[in-house]
Amino acid sequence: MNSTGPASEEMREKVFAAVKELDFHFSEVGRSLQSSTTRTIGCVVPSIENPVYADAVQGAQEVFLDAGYQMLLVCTNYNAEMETHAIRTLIAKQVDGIILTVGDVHNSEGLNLIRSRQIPYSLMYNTAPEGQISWAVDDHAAAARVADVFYENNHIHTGFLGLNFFNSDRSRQRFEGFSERCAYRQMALPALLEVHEDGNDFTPHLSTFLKQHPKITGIFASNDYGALAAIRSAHQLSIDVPHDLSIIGFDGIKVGQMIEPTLATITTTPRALGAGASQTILSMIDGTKPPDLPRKDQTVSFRAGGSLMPLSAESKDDGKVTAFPPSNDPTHKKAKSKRRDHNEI
Amino acid sequence: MNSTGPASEEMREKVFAAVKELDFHFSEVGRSLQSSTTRTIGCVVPSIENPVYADAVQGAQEVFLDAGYQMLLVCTNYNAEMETHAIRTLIAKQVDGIILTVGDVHNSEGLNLIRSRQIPYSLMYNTAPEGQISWAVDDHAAAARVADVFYENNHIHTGFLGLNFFNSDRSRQRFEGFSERCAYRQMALPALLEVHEDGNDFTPHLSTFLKQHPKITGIFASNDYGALAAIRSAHQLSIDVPHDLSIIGFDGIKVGQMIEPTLATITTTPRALGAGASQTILSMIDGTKPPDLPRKDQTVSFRAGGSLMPLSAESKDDGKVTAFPPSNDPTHKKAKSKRRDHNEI
DNA sequence: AAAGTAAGGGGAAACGTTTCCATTGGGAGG
DNA sequence: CCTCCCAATGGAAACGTTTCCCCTTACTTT
Repeated sequence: MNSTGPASEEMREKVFAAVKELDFHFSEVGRSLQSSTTRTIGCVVPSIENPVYADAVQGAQEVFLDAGYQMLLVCTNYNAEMETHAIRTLIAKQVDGIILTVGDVHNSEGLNLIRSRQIPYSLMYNTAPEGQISWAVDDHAAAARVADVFYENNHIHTGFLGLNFFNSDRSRQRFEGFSERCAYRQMALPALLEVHEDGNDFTPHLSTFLKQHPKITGIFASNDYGALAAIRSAHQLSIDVPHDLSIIGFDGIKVGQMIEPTLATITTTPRALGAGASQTILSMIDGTKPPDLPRKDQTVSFRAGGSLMPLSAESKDDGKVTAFPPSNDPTHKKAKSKRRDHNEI
Repeated sequence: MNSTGPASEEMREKVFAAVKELDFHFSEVGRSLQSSTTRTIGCVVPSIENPVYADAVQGAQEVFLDAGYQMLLVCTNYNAEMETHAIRTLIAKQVDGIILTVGDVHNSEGLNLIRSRQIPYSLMYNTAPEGQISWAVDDHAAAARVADVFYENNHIHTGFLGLNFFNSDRSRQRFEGFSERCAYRQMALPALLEVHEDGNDFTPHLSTFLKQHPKITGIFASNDYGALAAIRSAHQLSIDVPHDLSIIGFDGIKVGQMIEPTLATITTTPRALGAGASQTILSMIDGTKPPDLPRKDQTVSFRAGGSLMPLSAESKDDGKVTAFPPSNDPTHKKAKSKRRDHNEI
């Protein structure tokens, strides 16, 4: 049946007739036992409700499927215990490789198991420690790019909206990269607004924050949902985006281009990261040369959008934020006054 | 090791010492071969880039994981050939059950394979033919509910925005349900606007559509992305949502509540559907009583939002759509006139 | 003291593959 | 006519489990 060794035509026909009659199919389980290979890859991510991971998983899945592998998916819900248990089971099922995003790269029991068993693996979205392979977004560089964009548009007093700042090293890295580049550009250091959930009561936080930091003309949100929430809250506070306040997000979710104003954001390439991580694993399995990791600054790019508006150059020169309209747009002054009114209440 | 049969304490210790020294773990492959059970479930969906499926998959995954099963995920990209191939492979891997959304329930080669092999399965999101189990949204009833909502808010001239109308029986069912209830309510029959992709050039389509049907005050979009696109295009055409045009979506994606205006929509419960389908399969496997399918009208509910605004009753009475503002909101007249201007261009 | 019983332990078989080796029969070459 | 070789075929072993059965030993009962 599998064309191993010689067989007469007559015998071949007899065999295939029987195959047809019995509706016989090879069992992958028996095959796996014999060959100690399962043609199965494990995939561990926090959650596919986050479209960033969903896209990465789908990108990975396509590559694996093309290569004849199937993918066992486990979502850990950001739970370390679940992560360990999932990885243990994947190993017991003898997956040929594992593609994963862990909660803490430096202290992951599951990751240690994988490494001690020498199973091919590739990290995704975790910034790789020495000697480990990871397909990750360069949060630091991307955030620096945002600082550059603000600078180029004459926003020098900025804020950073950090979601899950303490649970996510990614969020922290973005703040760091942003702050450092602001310092380098001799802009004001960004004010930090932490939000612990993406709840509905964000508006008062934003209001307080803007009162405390009245000079702020631009906010960088650590992800697009945060940016959308900021736009909405600003709207509720009668602060016009982008005339009174520019907002830049992070991730590049699809919906960012479907709203008004469109969202200026850092776009990432989750599909490409997932696909790249998969190819790395495939090449580890068959011993071919792995694809090069993308240059760190290639994992992200800035996408302009209506939520960012340039300020006039003079606002940068004197260091004060008086954000005059760059054009003869009559709506601007009005909106501006609203913002001031609001702040003086 | 697995506490089968009697063993002395001494022997037990010796065994577990050896286990520890050798770092021995049972192989699930060997176990599967012996028991002809794999503790693995197959999951076939079109794409997890669609958050509706992503949520359903994650809901399913959690139930399976709790029960000690893992999940092989395949995304078919709406490709029938891929669907068949995926199912074939899943069967060869001897999954214990399959949870799936197929392209065409009445003509799915993969589904036939599953049924002929008597593998436990449950459909998701496909409206089930006679005798088959499916956890699906009742598109028809939900769409009827939208018609009711429009009626209650005195919108009697409506439009239906259908995305992928010809590739998706779900979209067609929504149109049907909506139309029938409109007829029952003695409202005008909805005008149909088909869009084949969610491209960027939707605005001219909407413009033409509204010119052809100037009486329309409410649009029902076959999914939330379509609704968002409609809101955006309306904005570009200086048509104010909701003052000039009310919009209702379908799906209840998270972002619908994060934008301004918030999106009135039909919310569905993808997680619950996924979880329910999983439990059905689990109960088929261990022979327990399966959970009841939800009553059809329980799979969906209407969520109010800022994109829907009631009209005054008189607009219903005379059958003409002159959509006066229900309040003393000064913005309304202005926006209204814009709409008229636009239509007269 | 002999027989029966229970516990502890060892070994075989089967699940479905693949790889490798042995057997058979026929044809070619010496 | 004998030997050798090759094609065709059949069969064994191994992969790692679980289930079942048998053997040994010691202890209890008659």
